[in-house]
Amino acid sequence: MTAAPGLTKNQSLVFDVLSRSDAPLSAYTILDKLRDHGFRAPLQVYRALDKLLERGMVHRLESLNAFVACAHQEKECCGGHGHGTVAFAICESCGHVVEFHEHAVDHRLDDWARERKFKPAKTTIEIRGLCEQCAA
Amino acid sequence: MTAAPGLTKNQSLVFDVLSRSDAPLSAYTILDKLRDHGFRAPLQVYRALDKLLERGMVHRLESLNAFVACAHQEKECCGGHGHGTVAFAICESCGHVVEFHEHAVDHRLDDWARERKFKPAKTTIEIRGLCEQCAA
DNA sequence: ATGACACACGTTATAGCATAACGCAATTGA
DNA sequence: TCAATTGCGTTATGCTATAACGTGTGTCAT
Ligand SMILES: [Zn+2]
Ligand SMILES: [Zn+2]
Ligand SMILES: [Zn+2]
Ligand SMILES: [Zn+2]
Repeated sequence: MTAAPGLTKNQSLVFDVLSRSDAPLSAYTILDKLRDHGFRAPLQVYRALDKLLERGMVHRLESLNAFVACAHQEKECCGGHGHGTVAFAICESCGHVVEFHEHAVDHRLDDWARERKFKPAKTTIEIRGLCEQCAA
Repeated sequence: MTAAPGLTKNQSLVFDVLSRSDAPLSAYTILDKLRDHGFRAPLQVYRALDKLLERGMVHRLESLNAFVACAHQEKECCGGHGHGTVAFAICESCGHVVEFHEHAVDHRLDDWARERKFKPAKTTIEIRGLCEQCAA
């Protein structure tokens, strides 16, 4: 029970499932895992996910249509959950995901945007490939 | 009629629709635009898209579940359609998409992967926000 | 030619991901 | 107390993508 502050019951349940998983989960997989806890419909999951995403406690992997718990501790370099752009390395064999920051990347993309007067709202960076274990 | 070499009829039709569009299109939108040309089922679109993606003539925007024609001319800096990682700036207001390379970003991500012995297969970089026009 | 193979195509059905719209209950804050 | 907000549960629907089947066509070695 990783009780978290300010979360409703459903939000806690969803966050818990994601925290325990060592691979990204789709909303429907989460739903299945929570049927015993009274979950019956996708919206219960999506509503919880929306709030968790708002708080930065969960990230969405766009290339997978799946979700992961944020891997950061509360007090990470860039301000913990208030972090800026985050990137993911996703193993297509074992499903393992590594979340990381690359300031140089962020800054370069920021520069690109500033030069073109583009106002970034959210940036997605996802590398799919094989992790060290699976690259054999 | 942007006739392209080595493409089947369906592939040409799909590529043409994407080339003419100034915003990304979903597979189902493409389907609707091609009903007059005999398209009846999603698979006709997806099969054509698969081949176009293989050739690098079309890109998939993961955060939008949509597709765009490659913006490069045949002989771009990184080798035209054989290009490496490409990035996109997507305006959430007008839908316009700019495709670009940032070598510094590519290299930094490559370094990250090499340090961790992660073997990248495909990298997604998408910046969502507001273009200069829409940022008003 | 004939057969074997690869590949595109068309169709139907199904699977997987996400939201609209309704109404109710609990909470908060004038 | 009243109104506003937020979360919740349910049903229905919409959007995205693929499975599985069969057909036709071209290539190429036999
Ligand atoms: Zn994070
Ligand atoms: Zn792996
Ligand atoms: Zn391109
Ligand atoms: Zn715009």
